[in-house]
Amino acid sequence: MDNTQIKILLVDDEPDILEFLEYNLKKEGYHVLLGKNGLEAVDIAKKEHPDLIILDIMMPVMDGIEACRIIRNTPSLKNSLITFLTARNEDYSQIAGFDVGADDYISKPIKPRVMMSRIKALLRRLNGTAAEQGLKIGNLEIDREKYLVYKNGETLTLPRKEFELLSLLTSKPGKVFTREDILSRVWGNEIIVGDRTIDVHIRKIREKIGDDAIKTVKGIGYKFDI
Amino acid sequence: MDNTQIKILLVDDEPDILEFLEYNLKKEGYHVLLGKNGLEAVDIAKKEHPDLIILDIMMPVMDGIEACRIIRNTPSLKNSLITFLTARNEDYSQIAGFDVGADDYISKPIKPRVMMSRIKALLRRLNGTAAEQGLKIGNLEIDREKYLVYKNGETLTLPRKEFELLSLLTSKPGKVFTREDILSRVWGNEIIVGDRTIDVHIRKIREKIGDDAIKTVKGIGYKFDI
DNA sequence: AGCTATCGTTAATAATTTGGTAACATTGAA
DNA sequence: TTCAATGTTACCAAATTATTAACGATAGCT
Repeated sequence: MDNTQIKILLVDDEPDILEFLEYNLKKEGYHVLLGKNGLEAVDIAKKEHPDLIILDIMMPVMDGIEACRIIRNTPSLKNSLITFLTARNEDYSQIAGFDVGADDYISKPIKPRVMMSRIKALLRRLNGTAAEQGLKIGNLEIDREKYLVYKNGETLTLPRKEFELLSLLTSKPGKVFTREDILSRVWGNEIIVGDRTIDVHIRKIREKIGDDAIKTVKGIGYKFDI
Repeated sequence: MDNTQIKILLVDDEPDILEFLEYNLKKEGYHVLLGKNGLEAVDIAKKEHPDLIILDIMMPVMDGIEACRIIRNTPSLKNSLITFLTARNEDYSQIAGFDVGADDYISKPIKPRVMMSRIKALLRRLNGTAAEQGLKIGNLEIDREKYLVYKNGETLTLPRKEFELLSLLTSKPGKVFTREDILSRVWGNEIIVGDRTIDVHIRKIREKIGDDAIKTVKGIGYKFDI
């Protein structure tokens, strides 16, 4: 419902990376908690029950792998997702990481957009237990990994904002998303754009997938409905 | 008068912010109480038992964190929700805040519409999920999420005011809502409309869902009854 | 790096829906 | 019966959304 209710615990010993990631996550409206080693990660996680924990692997005091193992063995944290930060070719770490129950990896060097889309994809698991990849609604199929939309087999490539917006609306067909919902989840809390911007994007999406799919609920927002 | 009215205690030492928030909250029909530091917050809270307490963190005499701790340790106030007002990057405060039992955060600078939607989301916790999801009364079903009304399977879309009004009446079937109740909950306190406006809306709703569902209680108001 | 196509945003304006009111009719309780 | 309260209708104003075009930003390419 609201991005700001999603808690992300960010753990890295390098202040620069921490600050960089924190900035990007907050820009999207997430509630960010910070830790600088595995021990802190475990402590904060137990108190705060974050939705997602982003763990660097190489850290002093307690490394990410060990922290992950502990977190995975803490029943109250069984709903937290864990993703590792890892330098590019650390294959051994990757194997060890999945072994202790990580849900995903983000490779350094980190590109903010890639990271955000990975994180969003991960967080969607929290809500929709249903079809994760290749979600089908009506004659549409949405592939979040490939950033593609199929309409009766025809392949459409929507620009990023349009895709994110359509993706949001289709994530819960029938549900009305208010303009605030849309702004905070597609644009992020910090970014301020005019109200007409949403309309224009809706218009462009309708142009591509057909007019009927997205319904206007005047005074409230939009919904995707078959 | 309106015993269902929601009380919000607003605490900040900056008169400008106080006034700004008070204006926006009252416009929505909330009953607003004001305090200018943590000590006042605790005093007023104990007397008034507000539904929601909005606390600034940095305040003279007693800060918000301490006030929150005291309120959370006061059994008679266990049903009050607490949300902090916080400047953007005050991470330490945020962690400390959740620690003492805050329910949410609102970040400065405050955008009225975002704030209202957060507050409404919070207040929904009070009533549980009751009024939120597909509530069924008689042959009617009201889906707030989809903004739809089903009548024997037939799907109706009501404009916003009609939907809100019907939604209010059905939230407590049998209860008579006075015209005042209706005005303050559907229109908000600031907005002044003529006497016939409610009637006209009732008329439009009756036209759609049938004449029998909403009963007039002459001299008092309206009630929804099966 | 420079060039080019695409994307995101806004402004301006049109189209649409919703909300509110006036004016008059009807109802029902004292 | 009487008359204040409510019902009804049609109409206008206000709010909201749709559409188009233009422009700067950005990303991808050579």
